[in-house]
Amino acid sequence: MTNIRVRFAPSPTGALHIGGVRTALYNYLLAKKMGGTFILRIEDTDQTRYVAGAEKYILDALQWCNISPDEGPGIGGAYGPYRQSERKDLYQKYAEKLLADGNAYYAFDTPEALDEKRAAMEAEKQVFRYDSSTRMEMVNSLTLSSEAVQKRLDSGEGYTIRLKVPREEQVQVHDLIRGTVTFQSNELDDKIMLKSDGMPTYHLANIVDDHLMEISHVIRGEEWLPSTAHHVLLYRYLGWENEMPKFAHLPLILKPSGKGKLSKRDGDKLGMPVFPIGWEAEKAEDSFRGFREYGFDPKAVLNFLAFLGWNPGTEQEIFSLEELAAAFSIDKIGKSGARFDYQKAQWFNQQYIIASEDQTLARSLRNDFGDQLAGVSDDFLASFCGLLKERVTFMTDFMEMGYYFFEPVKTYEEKPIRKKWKPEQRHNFDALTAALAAIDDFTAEHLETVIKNFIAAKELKFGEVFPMLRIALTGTMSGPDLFKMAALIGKATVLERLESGYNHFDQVKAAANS
RNA sequence: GCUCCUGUAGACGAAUUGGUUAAGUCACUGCUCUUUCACAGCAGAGGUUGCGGGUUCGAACCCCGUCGGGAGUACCA
Repeated sequence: MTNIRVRFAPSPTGALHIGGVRTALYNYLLAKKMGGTFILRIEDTDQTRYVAGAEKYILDALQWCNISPDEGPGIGGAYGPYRQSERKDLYQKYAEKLLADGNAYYAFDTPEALDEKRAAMEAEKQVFRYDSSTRMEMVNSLTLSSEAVQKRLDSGEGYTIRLKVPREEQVQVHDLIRGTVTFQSNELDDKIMLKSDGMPTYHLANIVDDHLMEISHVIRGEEWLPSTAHHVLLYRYLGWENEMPKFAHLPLILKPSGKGKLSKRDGDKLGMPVFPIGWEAEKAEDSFRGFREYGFDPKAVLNFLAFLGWNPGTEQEIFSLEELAAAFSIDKIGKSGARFDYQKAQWFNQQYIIASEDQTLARSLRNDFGDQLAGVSDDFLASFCGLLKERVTFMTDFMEMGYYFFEPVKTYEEKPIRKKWKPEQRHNFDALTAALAAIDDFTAEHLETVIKNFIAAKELKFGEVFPMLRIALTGTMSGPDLFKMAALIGKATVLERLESGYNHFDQVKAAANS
């Protein structure tokens, strides 16, 4: 195979959707696997939809995911510029070639006239399409005399250039995922190549750039499959059919319900991220959080995304980026749309946290919660992470679930207190506290022997002692190993919390009985 | 409406390309780990492979029909 060059070509019309990230990932993986080049191209041909900051967002998002492009705007490369708006003049030339060869024509119909036409047809339950069957009824260089056309052109009147799609032809698209797809040319409309503002449409710009940038594989979303027939025609008319890139149209990522493709609204509605990183809009209600802000590890997100529509055919599920690149192949990509399974995403993240080194997690926490952790030592933080990492889904869970490692207990779960606390046993608990106070070397092992010996000596049951200790120390019934936790918190804090905890328990019981 | 894509447990999906009893994972249930939660391990439940025909000794896989889901149908990408 020759040089592999793939591109991710988003439009800077807003934040990059998670489906776009997957497209970028698959492109990246193919490039890395084959020792090829991954290119970012910004398709900003629609100035009306341009959103400031979107391009930066795309770069930031790819960087967060660690799938940065080899060539692109702000990165460089031998095939630039990589913003289509900066390549505007280029497209003009190819549009003129289409015109000269009779494969395109000038069209003077205004958007308003077209809208009217469409509305009129719709009223009769028909659909208007600007194609080989209707173009002779429209205002264009096919129906106007050449003098009239020249006059309109000279007058500065707006015009578009449309592709003249042939009649009665079959157009075949070879797709690496779906095989050969055949379209009848009569079903294809005369797509606009050059808009009245002089900018190309996606179709023209895309083909020209893919060719000029020597793209070998076009990996993009399934929504492009229907227009690929036009693209094949364009390659043919521009004389590039023999060097046409290979196509692979990815299945869509569907809503959790399976009805329709995943959208921004699903994220708002279901309380889950559908974008890689957050977006700061002018209006607060237009801002949103991404996977990053939800506490996801980008490696877990990538792993999750990779499996949405692809699988290696083995039973391995946890893959590093390098392993993904090594295992990746286009023919293992599925054909049907994959639903966005947020629970699975969470599972992946949990697996990544569990597999992380305690020190790594500690560093990450200090990075995100430095203020709250000001007086906490690295060793303490690492031990804390080791204790909690198996019970956590997100990085943010550490602080929520384990806040009591750093500050006093805020709230106590009342149910177990009401059920299990016996004020008449208080003297035993106080005696246990005294026994703990006598421990010099306050390790988990010593704590365990002292407490267990105490329980045995007093002929108590584990079930009536442990839960009370746990609640007094942490306020909650769920948490890490009691002894390790207590050892980490330290003797002074433990003694203090037992005392205030028991006092609180007595109050709860007194209130319940009154 | 028209064009194209697609259909295997609730979800992701495997099945050496027509060959035993249709993998595995997430989610769910139970057990174990003799303090909780979680992790882990074990076990369980969940399927006429959308449906109906056909070809064949044999069909998830091939053929015909049918139904469902999705995408496209812009001077948006």
